Amino acid sequence: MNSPADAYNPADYDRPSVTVDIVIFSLLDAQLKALLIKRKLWPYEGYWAIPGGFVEMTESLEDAAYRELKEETNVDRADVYLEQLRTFGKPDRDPRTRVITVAYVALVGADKLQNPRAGDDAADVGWFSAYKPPRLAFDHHHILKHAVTRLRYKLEYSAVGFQLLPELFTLRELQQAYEIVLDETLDKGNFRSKLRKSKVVEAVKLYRQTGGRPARLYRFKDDAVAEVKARRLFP
Amino acid sequence: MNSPADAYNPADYDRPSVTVDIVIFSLLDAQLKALLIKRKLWPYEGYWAIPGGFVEMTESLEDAAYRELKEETNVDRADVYLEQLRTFGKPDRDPRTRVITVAYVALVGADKLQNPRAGDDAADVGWFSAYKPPRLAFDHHHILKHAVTRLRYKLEYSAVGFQLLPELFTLRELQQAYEIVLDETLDKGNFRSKLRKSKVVEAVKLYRQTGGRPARLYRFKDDAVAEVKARRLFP
DNA sequence: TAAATAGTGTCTCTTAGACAATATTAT
DNA sequence: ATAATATTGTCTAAGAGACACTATTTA
Repeated sequence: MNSPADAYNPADYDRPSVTVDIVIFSLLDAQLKALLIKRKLWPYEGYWAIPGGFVEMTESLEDAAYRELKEETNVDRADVYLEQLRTFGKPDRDPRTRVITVAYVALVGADKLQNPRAGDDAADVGWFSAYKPPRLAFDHHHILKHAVTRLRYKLEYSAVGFQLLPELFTLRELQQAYEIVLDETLDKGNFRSKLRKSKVVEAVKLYRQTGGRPARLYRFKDDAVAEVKARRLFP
Repeated sequence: MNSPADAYNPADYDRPSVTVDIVIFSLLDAQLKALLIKRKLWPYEGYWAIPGGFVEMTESLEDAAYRELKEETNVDRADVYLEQLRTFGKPDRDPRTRVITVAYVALVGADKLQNPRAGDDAADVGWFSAYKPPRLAFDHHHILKHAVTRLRYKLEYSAVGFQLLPELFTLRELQQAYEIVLDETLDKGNFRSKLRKSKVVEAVKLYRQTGGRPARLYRFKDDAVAEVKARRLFP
């Protein structure tokens, strides 16, 4: 009867707690990875979990998500794509008390991260394969699956995939990013011709050295965002 | 200083209240309508609002939505399509205290409603055009707009539109339902040929009398739901 | 018969997808 | 030259959309 559970009495509260959880995606080592943190306290002590925290009374849900994002990755709002995923609120998802969590998805370019390989040595925070994550706390496995599905969906229907790349990129790098997230190979010629028609990227006068012919660098056209929203990029 | 606002002290609470709001759509009088209720209390007294209520500590968000839906329309879970829309939580959206609301969209066939024209005479509950609603309380105008957008989107990409029709329907009625929601006219021939290919409906051996040649009645094929999910029906 | 509605077929133009050909660099 | 990568082009089959035609009922 001395379990840590005794410290929590659900009856003390007649209102649920509200948290935000942020599934933070990035492309690292040619893989789609999500940032996870290792829990130090009961419940699910020692389990990996999606980063998140309580919503403060005076901040919006979005602000709370950006705040947590900044705390975990030190990345600013301007350098990240953030969108609400959905809200999870089964009564027993947290053994302490009723916790309703508003889940968000964030896309961060690897170039924005200061320690892109922190997960390899740090014990309590790290990047893990989004497809084969470790055992996760609470219903976080479920949330992560939802997030991956949404990301794939978004990538097919909008130009949001650019958020996973640095500001300048080659078309090959862009195609590889799409292939990693969609988990399928794409035809080089068709990928490029569609991209040309969609007019969401523009070439800059720079090239990247490769093993063969240097590759032209491209930039995402900001003014094309709205236009592309309703159009399928890669059906 | 005797305003009703004095009855509420936000400082008393360190946790937000959580509600569910349900945007209930139906096709009535050849229009897309949403069920609204008239508020009797401050704030927004006398304004129309999207029905909703507090989430109880032991019920899931979905259960809360179904409960409210039943209370407002007396329609059972089995007779309705319900899906989470998104969560709205700006700190000042409710002047009483911090209220975070999880919004849902519900589609109800007109044949499932017991008083499909209640709005015409009842003073505190009624069906209103989803496109030109009256002035709404809180941020409900915003929520309703989101709901309409989602409905259109869903209709294009899935077979969910059938939920707005009775069990048996003619292809013309189905086309009209789509035209009402999408707010555009569709070609009869193309509509029907796509529908034939998609195999989401099946003919029954019944006909409906019309002004001319009787129209064959169709039924939605339940086993086609999952299959259609990822496929665009009317691109 | 005409009017009204149901139901099917045909044609064209666009585009997705498979595949091939050419271009430019390093070694 | 050869290898490696970048970049563009061609062909075909499928599909979207415009439009016309036939079918079956009532008045």
